[in-house]
Amino acid sequence: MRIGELSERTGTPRRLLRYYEEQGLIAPDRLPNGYRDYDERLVDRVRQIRGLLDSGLPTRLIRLVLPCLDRPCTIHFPDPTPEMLATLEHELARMDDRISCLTRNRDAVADYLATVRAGAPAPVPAVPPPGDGTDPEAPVSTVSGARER
Amino acid sequence: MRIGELSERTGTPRRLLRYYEEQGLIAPDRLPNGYRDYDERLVDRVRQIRGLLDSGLPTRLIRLVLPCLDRPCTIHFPDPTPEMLATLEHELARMDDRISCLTRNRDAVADYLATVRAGAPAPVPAVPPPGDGTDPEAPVSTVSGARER
DNA sequence: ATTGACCTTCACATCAATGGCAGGGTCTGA
DNA sequence: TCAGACCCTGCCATTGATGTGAAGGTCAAT
Repeated sequence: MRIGELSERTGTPRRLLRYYEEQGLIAPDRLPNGYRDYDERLVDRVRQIRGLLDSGLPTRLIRLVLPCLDRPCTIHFPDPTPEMLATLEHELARMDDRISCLTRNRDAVADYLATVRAGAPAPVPAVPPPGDGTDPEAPVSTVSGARER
Repeated sequence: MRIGELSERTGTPRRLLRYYEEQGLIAPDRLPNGYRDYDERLVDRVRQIRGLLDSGLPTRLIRLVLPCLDRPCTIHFPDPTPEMLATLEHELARMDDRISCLTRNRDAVADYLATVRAGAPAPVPAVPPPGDGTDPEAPVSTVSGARER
């Protein structure tokens, strides 16, 4: 298929499809006239790329990770250098961090929504203690995440 | 504590601590001399912010979500407008998308690493079929994710 | 042969998250 | 009082992911 169809089927601007190609994430064939010719399975591939981008992975890492994701034949690219394996290992850990960070916060938001929907909608104290508007006690947050990128 | 200490304890450049403040994610007090004065619990808060940023949430959404995350008193900000609740609901769904996308891909990478480490490290065909270097059969990817931001 | 819908490349603009620096105040200790 | 370490407020640069438009080629249908 050509770029227009892929764009529609994935909801991705053509511009970005070309950009992903430029970044080495996809490599469409070319028709005799120079038009890009996208294989059917690139539909999923593009969705995958966008999901990962949306989850905070830069194209650089996606490029690294993609070769591991072609499911049926996992042995896909030939000689993973030790450095590459180490990097993958490392990125795997970071993905775990991301997942747990997101999960914790997702749960917190879900709890919040549940509470609001269920109970009386925010029992505002009828008579606020006069004087200061300061919040006396300190709620403690418990979520964290790593960095480095 | 002042900005330098917070910076060291969270591994965050001072520049960014000021940026997060500018974005409405944190609101430190000011000492009489104008120096920023950070509360102890902002340490966790900053780590949380960075985790979320690293997971792909823009500051705009973090700002939206943060008020729901102060655990002990979940009823924290008074009148969640219906629009705000709807937005939260929506973002909750997107967080779920992100989580499942990340999880699928994490698993795939983990599988890959396991396979490589376990079996013979990539049985490269001794005599590659002469002529083309083209990969005949097509592996199919199965992961996807949504978009919109 | 011309129109319109598609495609090409190239280039510049934008936005969010960051890095960096300049010019200047504050405080502590020698 | 001077140095050094810290803080302040701008402001401009960069990077990655995108938007957008110009100038032009291809192709199917009229």
